[in-house]
Amino acid sequence: MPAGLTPDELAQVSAIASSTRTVRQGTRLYAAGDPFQSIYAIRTGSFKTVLVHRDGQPQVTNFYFSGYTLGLDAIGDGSYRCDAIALEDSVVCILPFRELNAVGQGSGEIQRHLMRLMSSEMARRGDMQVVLGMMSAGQRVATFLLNQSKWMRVRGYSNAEFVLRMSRTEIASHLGIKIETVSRMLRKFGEAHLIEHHGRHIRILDLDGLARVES
Amino acid sequence: MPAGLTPDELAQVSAIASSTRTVRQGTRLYAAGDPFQSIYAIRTGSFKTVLVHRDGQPQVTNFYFSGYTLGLDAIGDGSYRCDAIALEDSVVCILPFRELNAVGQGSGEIQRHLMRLMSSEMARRGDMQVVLGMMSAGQRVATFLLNQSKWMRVRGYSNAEFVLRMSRTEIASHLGIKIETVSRMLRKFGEAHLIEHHGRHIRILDLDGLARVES
DNA sequence: CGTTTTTTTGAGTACCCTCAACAACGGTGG
DNA sequence: CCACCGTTGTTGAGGGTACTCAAAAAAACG
Repeated sequence: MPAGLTPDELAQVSAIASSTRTVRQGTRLYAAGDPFQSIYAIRTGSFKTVLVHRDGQPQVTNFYFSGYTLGLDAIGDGSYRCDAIALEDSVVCILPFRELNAVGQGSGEIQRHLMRLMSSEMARRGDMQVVLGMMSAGQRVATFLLNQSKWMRVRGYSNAEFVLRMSRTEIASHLGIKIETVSRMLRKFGEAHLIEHHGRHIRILDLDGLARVES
Repeated sequence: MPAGLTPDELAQVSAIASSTRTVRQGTRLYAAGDPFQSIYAIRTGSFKTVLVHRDGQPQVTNFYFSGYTLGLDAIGDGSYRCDAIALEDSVVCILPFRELNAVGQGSGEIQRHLMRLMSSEMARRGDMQVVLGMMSAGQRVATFLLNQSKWMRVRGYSNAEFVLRMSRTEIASHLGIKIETVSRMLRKFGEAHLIEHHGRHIRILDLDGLARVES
């Protein structure tokens, strides 16, 4: 919860964010249908959110890294809409929504910050619609790599070399393609000298080239 | 802006929602990049939101009918992220965000309602991710028809017979498939006696059958 | 009624999926 | 330390779904 808050407001938020929770790799922070009580700010680690379709097949709707906030889409329903599962051992701040609202009552800035969070989450999903709606498999994988690269840079790491936190299966599900296709596209990018990869280890050789991928 | 507000709060919201705007078919309520000032509640009519990809191809991200609220995803950026275009002659209530926030300051309920709106919009986009990520063309079209049917019922019309407000091109773009495929799927559903269709006029014969469409 | 746009239909093709087998990795226990 | 095994990831061959291209039919418009 950074950005634009007065020290006083920050203190108020910190006060209710006092409790944290550790989530081991592969375990759930919350499950679809659980009653909504808190939103969670990721302090360390990363998560995926999974929506289970009626036929039982799960779809990875998003990935979240430290700094991001989970559970915002539950406000409307009163219950979480998807499972949130840790990709690695992670720690989250628990922000009880009731208390957050009480504090926000006195401070327009806190409320506005919450809305900004929700709004940018909406925007992210809108962008994902474009990826899933009009991009080829190659473009989807390229976009995914570029996003990863950007996130790494934002978090202070190299944007050219990093280790993916998620499996091929999770990547494929998120991009709406099959795991074999992810594999093939990575190989193709390797042959085109756009990247080098070794399992989950990725080195980007040509950022611009990736952005120009056609199919 | 219905639901759960006290008469006093409702009066406050109504006060700032005094001005309306008429948007003719095919014209824009707002454009991507416009500075964010207001959100808009649809009083009558319907809209599509369009996100233009870097290569110039537009993607229809969503359809909105009366009762829905437009522009919520602009709060984060400070500018609208997509074009909102009227599918028919429409009227919207203008809700200046600054004033809405000022009023909301005194009323937690108004703030919470705004958040519920944003949250359910997020949820809708999440559902769309599932449609685009793991459904066949047939399932996408079936899902689209069922959604239309549901919206019609909510608005008090027949859920079995209605006229689509959008073109095949817009449907196809929204579903991430090609216009010819939409056409073919509708014909297929007709041959299977799930629907009857005549241009934009749709009659659903077998709701359960549509829900069971596999490919 | 002619013109333009939208929708439908058909034939051929490309991309991605399916199925299957193999290789690489990581943990466990002998 | 290495053999063993389950999991995860890679590679290949073949097939199916949806796309592309093209043209006709239908609808919308002035």
